[in-house]
Amino acid sequence: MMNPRQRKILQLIIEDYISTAEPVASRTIARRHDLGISPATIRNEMSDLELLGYLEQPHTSAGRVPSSRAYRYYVDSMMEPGTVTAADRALINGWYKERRRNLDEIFQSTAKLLSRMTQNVSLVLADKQGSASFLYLRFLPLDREHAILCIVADDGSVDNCMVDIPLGMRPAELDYLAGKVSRILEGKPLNQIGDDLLKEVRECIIEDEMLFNNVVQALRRMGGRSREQKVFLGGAKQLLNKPEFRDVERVKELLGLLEEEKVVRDLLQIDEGSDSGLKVTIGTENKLSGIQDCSMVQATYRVNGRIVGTMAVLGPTRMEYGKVISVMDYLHRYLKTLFATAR
Amino acid sequence: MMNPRQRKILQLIIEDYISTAEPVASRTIARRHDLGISPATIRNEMSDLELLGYLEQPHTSAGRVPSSRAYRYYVDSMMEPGTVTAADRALINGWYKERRRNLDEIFQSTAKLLSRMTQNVSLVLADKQGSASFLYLRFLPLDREHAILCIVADDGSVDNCMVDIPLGMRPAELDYLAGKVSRILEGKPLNQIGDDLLKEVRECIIEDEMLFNNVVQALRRMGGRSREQKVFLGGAKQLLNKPEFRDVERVKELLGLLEEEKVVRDLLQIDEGSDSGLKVTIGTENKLSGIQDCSMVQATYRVNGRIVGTMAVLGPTRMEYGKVISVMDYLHRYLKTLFATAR
DNA sequence: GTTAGCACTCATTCAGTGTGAGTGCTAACA
DNA sequence: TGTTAGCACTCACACTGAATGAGTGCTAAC
Repeated sequence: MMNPRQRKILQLIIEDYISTAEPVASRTIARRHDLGISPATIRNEMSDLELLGYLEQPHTSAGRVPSSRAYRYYVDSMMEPGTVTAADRALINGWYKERRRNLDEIFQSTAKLLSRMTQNVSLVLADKQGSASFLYLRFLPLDREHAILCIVADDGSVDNCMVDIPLGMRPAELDYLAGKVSRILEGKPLNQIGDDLLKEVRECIIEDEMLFNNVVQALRRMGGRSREQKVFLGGAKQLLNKPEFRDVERVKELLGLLEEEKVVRDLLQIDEGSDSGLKVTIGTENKLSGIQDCSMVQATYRVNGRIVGTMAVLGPTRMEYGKVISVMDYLHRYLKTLFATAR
Repeated sequence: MMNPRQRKILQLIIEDYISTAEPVASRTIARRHDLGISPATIRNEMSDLELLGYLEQPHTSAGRVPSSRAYRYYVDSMMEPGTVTAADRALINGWYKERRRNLDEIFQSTAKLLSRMTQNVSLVLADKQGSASFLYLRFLPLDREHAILCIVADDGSVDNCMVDIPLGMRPAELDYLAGKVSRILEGKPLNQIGDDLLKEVRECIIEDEMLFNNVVQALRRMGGRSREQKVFLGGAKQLLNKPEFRDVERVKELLGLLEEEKVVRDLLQIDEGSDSGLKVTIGTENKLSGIQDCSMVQATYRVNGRIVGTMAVLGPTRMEYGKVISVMDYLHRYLKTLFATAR
């Protein structure tokens, strides 16, 4: 359906448009690239490409703009993979040296890194859905009235919170308590600690109602958190550099969407079945109507098959797919090993 | 220097401008408020007010706009305190129920809350400058190769990080080690753990170089972190709703500034000597040139006299000072008690 | 199949003009 | 002496129409 020359022209148009954000005219193509044919011929081909649904015209006397379909074709069968620059690789390699503290911080700074490297908005979803199981809890004494309750999960995540302890209760007693409670809950998935188990726990801490409530609260929180999907947004200001967002209203609309955690969660919803590669969603392929002029490149982390989170770069359809995809691919693999060694 | 009528007129102009963002004309004042004098008279007064430096004219045929000086006068001696609505109080009271997990999260969600309530950008600086001292550390075993290193400070803050442990080292041995190290470091301010102390620590862990490095790294991090001032930004999109930021360039400039942590740290730098009240900085009073058309209301938290952090609301000079100040005052006091009971 | 030439479309720019919202000044008035 | 009506003046803003130029589509010739 598309002859090689049309393919070539389409490619040039897409690449031109990606770099300039201006509708591409036949003459521009003829001038910029030596195809050995005249603008008129290119016009004819462009006309055909428009009929095929690959190009669109904002108005009669403008150049032409690639359609979502064109980008899809470009990404699937025209684009060269693109390599990650040495500078970017160095940036990634150095980035996590100082930031391996905990998962949240890793995700947060990944968002920052991604948006910096791709010059686009990035979204990172920390999805701990059903991931971790209770390992044990412990009290770290602080002073006569307070201790820090540490709940340790089998994936290495820890939840701390301060709890009031019965005045003068001794460390040894706290340890004893912690042991008893731990034995009850050990191995239980954090998000499945229900009333029945808590009832058992209550029987251990029967002596002190308040302490029990504190512990329950912390458990709930951690269980809840483990179901919770935390969203990190990076580089919102990158939006403002894109000519397609010169209009404040448009920025407001999109930013409004992205500040709604629920929306972002839906947007990044991982379909369980997908393989672990990158997923590219282009323009009108997006279900969310507010971003149908945007594209998204998404990668999902798995640790031992369990989903840990997903990260995405969101930008105008006129995105540097080659660059974004290669960066994400590299970063994705990098993080995979990071997670693998950390755990 | 200002007669009562001028005062009244100035007040009306300021309040009008705050709510409309349009330069205020003499006729508007005459029409909207029944002062019993004609626009011409008001014009005369306005002219005087301009000479006194309280009003400015964007151009000849526009109305007038309050100067920084006017807002300063307004805030200091004209404005009524304003009360926090029941809805806002309820919002605050409910807000932290689910969010008392740890300091970072409290700060983060405070930023969100503040910007939501004041419809402005909020900045929260978690300043742990020289606050905490080392209490003890402990290893929480995870599996044969990993443990979680918990460093507990006397203010109840905890740092967790995963460390590799020598294969097969037993929990009891780890506890012994932890005890030895803890005894060396106990009571030392976290940001003053220097090479001399670390050398002592090394002698404890001489057996395992890697473990030592891990511990040192974590200590450094926590020491570093305790000096570090973490910045949380809330509600950046609020900017876009303000007519003074209809221009994308302006938004970009300001957002660029606010994403620079260093700039924000400088901006929020707390002058040690100030009392614990609110600090209002208006327009040109700001030292940072990029925000001289903005005002900032700032409150600093102290726990037992030690600075824990500071929060600020940043908006156009045309800010609803009454509302913002009362909200911040209320929230400030609320958090004070929250911190007091949490600690 | 290719291309030059030309008519046609349409966004954008710019000057010119009118309009209306303001002010400042002056002179009259209470 | 303070107040006000009246009027001239300023200036942003909106509107208009013309010129411009970047494009395309079509046609006829090569």
